Amino acid sequence: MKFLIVEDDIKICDFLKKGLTEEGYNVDITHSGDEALYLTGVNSYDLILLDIMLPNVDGLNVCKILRSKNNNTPIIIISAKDTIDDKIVGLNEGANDYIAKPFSFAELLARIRVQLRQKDNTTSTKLNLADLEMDLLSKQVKRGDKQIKLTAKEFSLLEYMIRHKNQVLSETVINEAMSDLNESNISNIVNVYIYRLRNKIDKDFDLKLIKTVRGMGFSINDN
Amino acid sequence: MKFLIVEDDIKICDFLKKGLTEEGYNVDITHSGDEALYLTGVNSYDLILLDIMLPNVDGLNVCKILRSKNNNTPIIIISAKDTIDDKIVGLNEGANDYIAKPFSFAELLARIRVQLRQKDNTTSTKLNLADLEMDLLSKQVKRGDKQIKLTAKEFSLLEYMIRHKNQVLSETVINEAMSDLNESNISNIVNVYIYRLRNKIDKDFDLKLIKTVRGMGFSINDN
DNA sequence: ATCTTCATGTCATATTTGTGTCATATTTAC
DNA sequence: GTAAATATGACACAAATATGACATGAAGAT
Repeated sequence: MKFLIVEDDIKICDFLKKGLTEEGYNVDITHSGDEALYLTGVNSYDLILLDIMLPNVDGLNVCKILRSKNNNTPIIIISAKDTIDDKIVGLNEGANDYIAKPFSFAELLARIRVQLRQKDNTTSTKLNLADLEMDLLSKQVKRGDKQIKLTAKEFSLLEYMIRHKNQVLSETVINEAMSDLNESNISNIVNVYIYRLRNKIDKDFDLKLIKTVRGMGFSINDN
Repeated sequence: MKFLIVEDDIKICDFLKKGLTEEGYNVDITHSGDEALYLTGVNSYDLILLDIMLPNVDGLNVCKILRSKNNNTPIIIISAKDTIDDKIVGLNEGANDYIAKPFSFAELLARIRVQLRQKDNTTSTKLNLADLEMDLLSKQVKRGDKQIKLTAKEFSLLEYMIRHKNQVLSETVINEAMSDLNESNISNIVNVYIYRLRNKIDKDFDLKLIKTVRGMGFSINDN
């Protein structure tokens, strides 16, 4: 596994290099966005850790440019700015995850593993579960031969659930994933969307993918 | 699992309480450092979420005092100040991790899981005892090859017992770990749940994991 | 600009089932 | 043998979840 770290703070670089090397990963380091673009052109990385604050080309731009070149290496953005806005911008530019400074190494590792795992499962732009398939680019969803029309929210709920399949997701977690609002919600919006999604993807099929785990949340799986 | 949240912002308290309760954790809440110190004296918590900015005794002091009393419950500091300095001070006072506002609930959950895991010295999201396995993410429980369906309360009782395996847990302690502060236990609710749990995880097996220690409580172990 | 469509979120109500209580049985310690 | 502790089974209710209908407003069509 070969990683690229793009980060101008030398102390953090050293810290990451040491830690990740100990974990058995192979690490390249650069301090500038320009060089990051050069390196990703000539090497094939399994993951990129990308600081937002960089001299010259900033991190978000690096991200954008890489994606426009159809490079879909997992990117985890590292940022000192810990605002939700920032996170959203980063993810919109095509980053896969986001971690704010100061962060714990254990958490970074956890996030790295998530990315590497996901890459194994999905080399394409499609997500699958049993006979359900969702194309993330064309936004089309099929179950077996049947084409299914989902609204934007339904789609993002389904995508989130499939990316976290087999996990029980609580109402709060789902709500956060769908709306990015950290407000305590007293509505049953999650229930409603689960209901709507079920009507579309489970109703006409024997194998129900969405399971209710009473008192805990919901889960999607093909058991 | 019983958590203490020390936080003066009531909205955040409500939000955390709701989310963590859904995750099967039991939470006590206090808004002041004084009371936090009192509560940690009379209760046994599995984890503390500690805001730094508090009236009277501030969070860092609470942390310091607890550690000086040899209380080594995992502490995650919540702070609006997002500086590395702040983080370092917190960690120096004996905190285990640090999360800056605004944070996402999913990230907080991840950090909580890291802390709970560290106690068991494992990187896994599963708990094991003999041939019993509980997956904390999928909420699935297996004994040998047999899949076992637990309700939310049963699950949280089992999780609590396994995390405190080999200890004799009194009815009062178990009751506190499963329900809220103010409830007095004149009922035999703990007995009932032990009974239900046994029916599901021990009944069909030779090796009984849950032991009754008459006059003292219950214990789970593989002896 | 205006109309139309439909996604979205809210609410009221129906349904399900987990939870706690209680009455009674069984076991254990002395 | 007796009392205390624990186990068991049944039951009612409250909490959790599902459902259908509706108001609103944003996005696209005209």
